[in-house]
This record gives sequence, C-alpha cells and structure tokens, in this order.
Amino acid sequence: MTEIKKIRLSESITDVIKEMIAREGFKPGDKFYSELVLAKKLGVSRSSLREALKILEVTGQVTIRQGKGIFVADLNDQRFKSFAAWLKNNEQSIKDNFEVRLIIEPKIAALAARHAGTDDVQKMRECSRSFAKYAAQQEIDSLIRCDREFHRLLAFASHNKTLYVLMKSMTTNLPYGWISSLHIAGRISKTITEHEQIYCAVTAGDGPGAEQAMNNHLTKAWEDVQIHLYG
Amino acid sequence: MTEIKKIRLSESITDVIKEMIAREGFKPGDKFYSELVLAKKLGVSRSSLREALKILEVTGQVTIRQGKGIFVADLNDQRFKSFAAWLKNNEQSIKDNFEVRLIIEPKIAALAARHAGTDDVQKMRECSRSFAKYAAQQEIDSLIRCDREFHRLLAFASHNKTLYVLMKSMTTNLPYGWISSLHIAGRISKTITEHEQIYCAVTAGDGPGAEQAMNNHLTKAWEDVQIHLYG
DNA sequence: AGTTTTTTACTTGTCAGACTACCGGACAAG
DNA sequence: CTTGTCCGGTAGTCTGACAAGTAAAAAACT
Repeated sequence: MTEIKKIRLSESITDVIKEMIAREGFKPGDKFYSELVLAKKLGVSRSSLREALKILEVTGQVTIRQGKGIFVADLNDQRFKSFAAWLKNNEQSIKDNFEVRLIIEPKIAALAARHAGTDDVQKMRECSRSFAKYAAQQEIDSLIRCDREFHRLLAFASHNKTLYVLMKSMTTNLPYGWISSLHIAGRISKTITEHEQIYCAVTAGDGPGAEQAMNNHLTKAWEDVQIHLYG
Repeated sequence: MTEIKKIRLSESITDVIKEMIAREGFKPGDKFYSELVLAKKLGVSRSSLREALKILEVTGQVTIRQGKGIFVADLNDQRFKSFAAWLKNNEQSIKDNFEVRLIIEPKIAALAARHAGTDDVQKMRECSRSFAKYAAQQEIDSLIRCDREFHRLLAFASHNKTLYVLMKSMTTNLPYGWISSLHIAGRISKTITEHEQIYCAVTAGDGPGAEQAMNNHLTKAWEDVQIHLYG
C-alpha cells in the first residue's frame, strides 16, 4: 500500500521557484522576477503564485516589498552579522584567526574540488592572473584585494552558502597582522605558487590534494608571519 | 519620531485568528470556521484570508484539508508538521549549516579537551545536568536553550575567541528546523548520551576522543533529521 | 542650468466572483 | 450488506480589476 501524496499547486510552485533561483544564479539580495512575469512564466494564476511566495516568505527564502518587488533573501548574512561586527571591532589575536582558518579553509578547498563548476574555475584563474600581474607591478593594495578574492572565490566554489558568508566575513575583516603578511619578503612569490597548487588541485577535482595544498599555504603563511612578528 | 510599522492585512488577520482560537476556546483537532464564514466574519476577501491561513499553516498552527475544512493543529502533530514543512523548504540551508558545524565543532571539541580549565568543565557539567532535568520535564524550549549553551560553553573552553564568537553566531540564530531536531522522537535521550561522551573526553583531556565524540553527535543528529525528511 | 514638482510606469496588496477538485453523508439499486 | 449515484459543503485555482506603494522619468519652475 503506497501512501497517496497530495500536492497542492502552490507547494509545487515553491519547488520550481527555488530551482529557478538556484539554476539561474540569483544571489541573495537580487531582485527576482515580478509576480506578473512569474505567473506568466510558470503558467499559473497570480493567486496560486502569491500563496507559493507566501510560503517562501514565511520560511525565509525571499522577502517581498510592496511597490518594489520580490528579493532573494539570505538567512546566512543575518546569522553572521554579529560575527562580522565582532571581527571588525576586535583586533583578535592573529593566532586565533589562523587557527580557525586552518580548520576551515582546507575543507573548503576539498569541497571546492568536488563541486566547482566551470564558472568558478574560470573566475579563479582570472583572479590568479591578476594576482601575478599586480605582483609584477608591486601594487600591494591590489594584491591584498586579489588574495582575499581568491579565498572568497574558493569558498563560493564550495557551493555552501554558509561557508561562503563565513569566509567573506573573515576575509573582509582580516586582522592587520594577517593582511601585512604580503609585505613580508618572498611571501608574494610563495603565495603565487601556493595558490597555483590549490587551483590545480581544485581544477583536477582532487579533494585531498586541494585540502593539503590549502593546509600548506596557510601554514607557510603563518610561519612567515611569525618570523616577521617575533624575529 | 515613532517608528512606522507597515502591517500587511494578511498578517493582521493571522493575529486575529490566533486570538479567535484562544478566546473562543477551540481545542487542537477542532474544526474551525470555513473560509467563507471567516471571510465574512472578518470582513476581508477570501484571497487575503487564504494568505493569512497559509502563514498559519506553514507555522504549524492550523491544518487545512481540501473538502473538509480548517482544523486547529494538534500540538503533537503541530511540531512535526511545521518542522517537516520548514525542513522541506530550507533543506539546502540546513545541509550547509550542518556541513560547517561538522567541520568546525569536532576541532573545537579537540581544542577544548586540551585547553579547558576547571571553570569550563564545571559549567559544562551544570549545563548537562540542567539538560537532563529539562528532558525529564519535557520542557522543550529550555532544552533547546541548554543544547545551545552546551555547544557554546565548549567553544568557550577552546579558549579561542574567534571560534567562540563564531559558534555563538551559528547557534543563536540557528535555522528553526535545525533547532527543532530535538523534537524528533528519541533525539533527546541520544543527545544526553552523546553530550556526556563529549564531556567525558574533554574532562579527560582526550583531544582525539572529544573530536570523535562530537563528530558522532552531529552525524547522528543529522541522520535523524534526514530520516524525518525522507523517511 | 539647476531644482522642485508632477507624471508615469511598474510593483505588490486587496478585492470579487466563478469554476474545479475533493470529501462525506444520504439514499436507492443490486 | 455492498455498491453506485447524487448532492451539499469545503478548499483549490483562475481571471480580471482596482488600490497603494515606489522609483525614475518628465515637466514645470526658478
């Protein structure tokens, strides 16, 4: 005896919309299609569509504002707001920060190796090239921005939004000492090599390799920072 | 300057309906007024009323059955249904969250095992006792608070402020569905056991043991959640 | 030209009515 | 007793319309 599962149209619509958001690359905060467009696109009435949207709103997937439109929501941004604020206002010890990154980022690299798409890979390649270019020109500020971007792209490629938001928080509010690691003699060229190793492993889909490469990258960077700080 | 609060009609209606249920003594399982009657009684259109009912349904306050009517949800049923509905719509979010916790928390446990002081251990013991007490009294809300507190205390015991604030962020604004894992039958007693194992390993200074115990705890919790999703 | 006001287009919010799908009881036929 | 049919009541969906909020273009006024 199989369970008969009754499906209401409005609930089916929620699934379709969720898939649309994912498949068509809508990011948190983006404006979504209007109700009229959606109704036409999905071939349903506005009533049913609105009920579906109501569900998505209550479950926190979209926010709806009269006169403005439908927007893709992001629970994660809210969740880590306090964390980001704390990072920004507290020059926490570099050691603590390093410890956390050493826990998280190798796993991010491993996930990225498994889940990265062609878009992700291409963006990382562009980022790496920019990094090399700025390195040749000794543009430290741009270099730092590129370094952050690389780590963020990797987190994005893990296709785990929570990880992405988390790494975004950690990279935007890096402690000063950590940022200045790129000022250390030889760190830039090492970074290029180490990023390259990570990038290659991710491209090859080599999870363990990516994990190890990231582990190596962070450890080496940490060693250089320590030498710089404590002699 | 008073804050302007915009209220959508459908949301006002939910409040009125909730009050009606309480004031007029409707018990769980009772049949409520029909949509037509409600619309007339409240002086609103059926569309707005249906959106209000949709909210109440998703949040697990009423159950709606085509051809039969609107029913006040029974409390036993209510938790399961709203939980299941929420899970259905936030599956990816919860999975992401779990993935991150599975990466971070075992390492936190390992660090706590190495760095925890007597104060940390004592607080964790008190927390565990409270948890068992609330479990016996079936006080779910207090239970949830205790669960979060345990994980926070552990993070604090790692003596890494970044990790602590991070875990605080992750546990304070936890997705509703994840919190509700404690509503799953048998999860509470398992949680007591699993927390105990973590606590013992930390007390004994057994890093690898604590790491494994936490890994086991999260994995088991996730399995139970998944059973509710797909089982 | 620069600024303010008005208009315009587009969006979500609400309403009304009609039709469909579904449920359960009543009742007659077998 | 079982089966089939009908019927009233219910939620589910569709259509079209108008109200209300928003933002940007257009117009009017310095």
